[in-house]
Formats: sequence, structure tokens, C-alpha cells
Amino acid sequence: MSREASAETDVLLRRHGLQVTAQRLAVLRAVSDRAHRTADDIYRVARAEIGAISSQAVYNTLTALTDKGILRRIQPAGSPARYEDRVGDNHHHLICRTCRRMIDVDCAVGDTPCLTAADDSGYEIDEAEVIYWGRCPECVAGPRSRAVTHHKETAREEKDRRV
Amino acid sequence: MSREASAETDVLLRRHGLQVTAQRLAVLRAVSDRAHRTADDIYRVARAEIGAISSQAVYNTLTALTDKGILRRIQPAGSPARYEDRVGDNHHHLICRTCRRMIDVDCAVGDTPCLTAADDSGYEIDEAEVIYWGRCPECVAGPRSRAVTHHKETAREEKDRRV
DNA sequence: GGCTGATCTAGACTCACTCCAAGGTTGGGG
DNA sequence: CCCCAACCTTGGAGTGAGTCTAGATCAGCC
Repeated sequence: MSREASAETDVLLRRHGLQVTAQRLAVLRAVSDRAHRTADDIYRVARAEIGAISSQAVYNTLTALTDKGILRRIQPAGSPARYEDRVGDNHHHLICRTCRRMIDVDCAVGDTPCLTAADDSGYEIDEAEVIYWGRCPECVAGPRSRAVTHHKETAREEKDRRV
Repeated sequence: MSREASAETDVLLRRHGLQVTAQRLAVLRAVSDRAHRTADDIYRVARAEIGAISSQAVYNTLTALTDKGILRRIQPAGSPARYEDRVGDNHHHLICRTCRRMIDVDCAVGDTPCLTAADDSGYEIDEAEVIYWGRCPECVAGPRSRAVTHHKETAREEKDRRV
């Protein structure tokens, strides 16, 4: 995220009635810098950046921002929650069963049609969360012992910039 | 599950190379009796039924049965894992954000079309997991303080038989 | 610059597993 | 009917992810 984007972020927080703090800016930067980070990743990235931040502040901030709809929380089975700042465009996720890498995919059907279940049983549906499970090209090619690593940030992953 | 169904269950286990034990039968019965139970629910139901079973045995059994594809594990955000015996028919789930109640919904589109993402990015997709989030009719009607109860089995829930 | 509520901090705590170990029981093939 | 691998039991320790609490600090309005 560039210098001028920081001012934007500033406004974004204020618009939602949130105070602007160094911690919140760092968290937002960590998330927008790379999608699908875990709370722990974000904690370490933010700490590296601003020197001091507690993991609680990270959790608080992520919860606050998720509640305000600024961030989106994704919680795939067997994995800690991950966060992204791409909200409101109803895209979905594709996760590799072997290396747990997650990428975005656009909605298969179109605009927001995924929101329509065949029978909603009277529920007021506000979100359809779609997770495609499979294996990524690399894991299909070479099924090395990367299995079920609830990996932190790996060197390999570093190259996966925002999609 | 009725008396004669127990014989079926027997065969089911054997077919997958698993020994037939009282504990496994009790676990299977607890799951098929009502879908979407948690490991803890199953533990208590099974214990009530056969008198003695350790939580380890429940976890072992659930893991074994899930691995064999006899049960399906669902792990929604902010909730412990839940189990169901309705496998292989590609149905989805609808969860109330307020009371966490979960019900089945049939696939919105048809047979197994949910498996098709717009762009699979070279991934080999084998499952599409869809979770619809919303609020159930009761929580819409009366938003009482049931919020975010990671409830155990409540009296109210008892009436939700298999869908 | 002062005040006040929003936010941050450290650290204890909970929950849902998960993984031993070591001994006891039991299903089912031979 | 015997045997042994598969299974279960108690008990305890450990872990990852998140939650709670109480007190300190800070943003931003006046």
C-alpha cells in the first residue's frame, strides 16, 4: 500500500466511526498488502512494521473492521480465520487440500445469484460462502510432503501477490 | 434409527474394514438420529445410550468414519465441528448467525454443477462447500439474547428432526 | 491544553481438540 | 475355541486460536 493510500485508509476508518490508530493502520496495511492472511500473520507483519502491537489489538481490530464490513473473514475447515479487504463483490475461494494455499475465484454464476438457495426455509440469507476444495497445480505435479502444513508464511507463498 | 437399521450399520462398518463395536454403533446412531451434532453432543448421547464411552473413542470413531467417507464433517466459522451421515449428495448448509442453528439445503443449481468454478486456475477441484449465512425465522421474529450461544443441545433444538 | 471515552496492553483463561502412554477388552479369522 | 490385532479405557499433557479482564494510554473534540 502506497503513501497516499494511507490517507484513504484514514478516511475509511473515520467514516465508520472508528478512531485512527497506528495499530489499525498497520493491520489494514498487512491485510491489503496480501489477502488471506491469518490473525497471527497479521500480528507478526504489523509488529515488524510498527514495533509494538499486542495480539489482542490485532484481534480487536480485525473484529471491529469485519463488523463494519471493511474486511471479510474467511474460516475454512481446519484452518484459522483469514482476512481480506476485497469485500462486497461476492467472490469465492479455492483452497488446495495439500498445501492449504488459497486463491480467489469469481462467482461461478454471475452477480449475486449465489445468494439464492433452492429453498431458504424462511431464513433471511445475507451471504453465501463458497469454498472449492481441490489440489493446486503444483501439488498435483509433485505431491511432496507438504501435506497438511498449517503453514505460517512461507518463502514460497511470498510470491503470491494479490490476485 | 430403527432396530433393523442396526444390521445395516453393521454391514456398513465391515464393508469399510472396520470392526463392529458398541461404541461405533452408538456414535453412528447418535449422528444419524439427528444431523449436525458436535463431537461433544455425540459423546453425551452415546454415553447416555451405552453407559460408558470415552471422548477419545468418540473422536477416534468420528475421524475413522469421516476418513472412510461414512460421515461428513462440517466446520462452520466459530463453531466446533459437526457431523452428518448424509454424504455424497452434494447438499449445502444454511446457518443462522444468531442462534447457530444449521439446516440442510439442496444444491441450488442441480446435480454437481457447483463443482464448476468460473476459472479453476489449474486446480483439480473435488468439492464445493457452500454455506449460506443468515438468520432463521425465529431469530428474525424475536431477536432475544440467544446471540452467539455456542449452545449445546437445547430443548428447543430437540424438535429439529432430520430434514 | 484538558478531558473522556475509545483503544491498547499484558496475562490469565477457555475451548476443542490432539497426542501420548500403558494397560484392559473384544471382534472375528483360523 | 483361541489368539492377537484392533479397539477401548483412564489419565494427563500439550497446542492453537481465540476470549476476557483490569488497568494504562491515546485520539480527537472542546
